[in-house]
Amino acid sequence: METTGRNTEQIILEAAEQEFLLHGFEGTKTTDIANRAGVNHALLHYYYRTKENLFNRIFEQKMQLFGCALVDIFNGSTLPLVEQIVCAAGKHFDFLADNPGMSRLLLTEVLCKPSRMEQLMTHLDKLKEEVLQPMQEALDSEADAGHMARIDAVMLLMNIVQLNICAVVIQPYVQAYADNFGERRHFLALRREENLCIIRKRLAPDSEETKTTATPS
Amino acid sequence: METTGRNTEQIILEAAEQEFLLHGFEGTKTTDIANRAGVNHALLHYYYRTKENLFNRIFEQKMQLFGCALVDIFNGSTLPLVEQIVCAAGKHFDFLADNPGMSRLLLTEVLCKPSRMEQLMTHLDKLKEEVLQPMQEALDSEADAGHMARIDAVMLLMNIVQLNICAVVIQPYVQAYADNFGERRHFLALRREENLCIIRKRLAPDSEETKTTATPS
DNA sequence: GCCTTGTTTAACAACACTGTTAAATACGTC
DNA sequence: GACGTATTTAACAGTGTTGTTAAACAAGGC
Repeated sequence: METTGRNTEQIILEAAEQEFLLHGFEGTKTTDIANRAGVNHALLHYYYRTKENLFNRIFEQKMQLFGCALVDIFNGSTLPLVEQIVCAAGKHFDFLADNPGMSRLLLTEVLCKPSRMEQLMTHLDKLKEEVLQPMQEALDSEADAGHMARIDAVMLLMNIVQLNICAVVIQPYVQAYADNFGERRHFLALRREENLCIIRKRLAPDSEETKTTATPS
Repeated sequence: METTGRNTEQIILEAAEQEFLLHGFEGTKTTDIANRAGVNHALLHYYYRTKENLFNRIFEQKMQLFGCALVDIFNGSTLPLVEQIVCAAGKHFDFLADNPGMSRLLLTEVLCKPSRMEQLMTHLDKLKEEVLQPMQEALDSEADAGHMARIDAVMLLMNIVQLNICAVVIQPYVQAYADNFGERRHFLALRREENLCIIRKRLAPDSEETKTTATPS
């Protein structure tokens, strides 16, 4: 019975994933997971002793997914810098839109339990070295040449991630509020354009009137 | 004993507010509230029968605060439209920065319990009539005149609220991650400038290259 | 001195959820 | 057919939290 054995272990894990994505850690009950997996609730503890165990596996995986996507997407190509960044922001949006549950889970869990934020931080260390530092240099040299507006790399990344995550997470609510956006895909497509438009315009060289910059001291 | 009576009732309410702001609904225990208020835990139930009662009072008040601030701040002045909007966005930022607990609570509670979102919606109905509709007309006429880029009012408001809320809520985490922003007030000041810069540039008339617009069908 | 109201104490009922356990059952393998 | 592993059943212990209750106490107003 090895085949079925490994199967149900997987089935439980996937059921747990879906429950946690929908209701968060506190909101899901182990019995619900068992029900969704179609197994007895005693079997959960037989495989993964505790609820925490189960959750940590899921959460860890999601954090890794999130962190790696950032690193992968924002790691340079040969395009001009602005286009490179806008393109990356678009890919990032698509990635989040394909994993709305992940965004929700990360956001809510991390906001409710600060300790989880520290956990997430460590997954973003690669980002700091591999993406942020080289990006800052590139940004500065482009700004020096007058090809784009000056901006701090952390602020830029905040802008992109904030806009993208929020868009995906609050989409259902905005659509319930303003009924004139059609179906989900349509709204998300519009929102994607809006976000990229914002980023592109933010990066465009300063005209005379719009000269404002925020950089750390 | 009327004076002291009304006092402790208030004291309990304030203690509850602080606990809820810090830990959310699920995260706070009634005994913690009692402890913070310096009264016996039986007294909570004597005044406000249930935890839900207590929470709803707080939450209702916060939603109202949030909704009214939006309406007040974004209700027109005599400035040119773009300046009017940027100025309002700045005031909105300041309001959130002064009430970081409120932003956190609204965000987390509303994300975890969709029913609360519906509750929040009703508090934003005024906004729809009094702000969004007139704003859309003003935006369109300015865009027609070529004085600013075309934009949907809902998208614009989303942009502002998202950027401002996120900035305030994730500030402690970003500061823990990137250590080069100095103290909280300094970071928030920078972030405020960044947000206003984004909005201003988004609203600036389209130059030739950056021509992208998102409007509902 | 007595009544009312506010407050404390301490114990307890009710409930929901997590995790454990022992015995029974199913099933593939040898 | 015997054995071992996977799985179910069903009951239960433990825990944490909410909400209730009865009795006593404090203190001001009459």
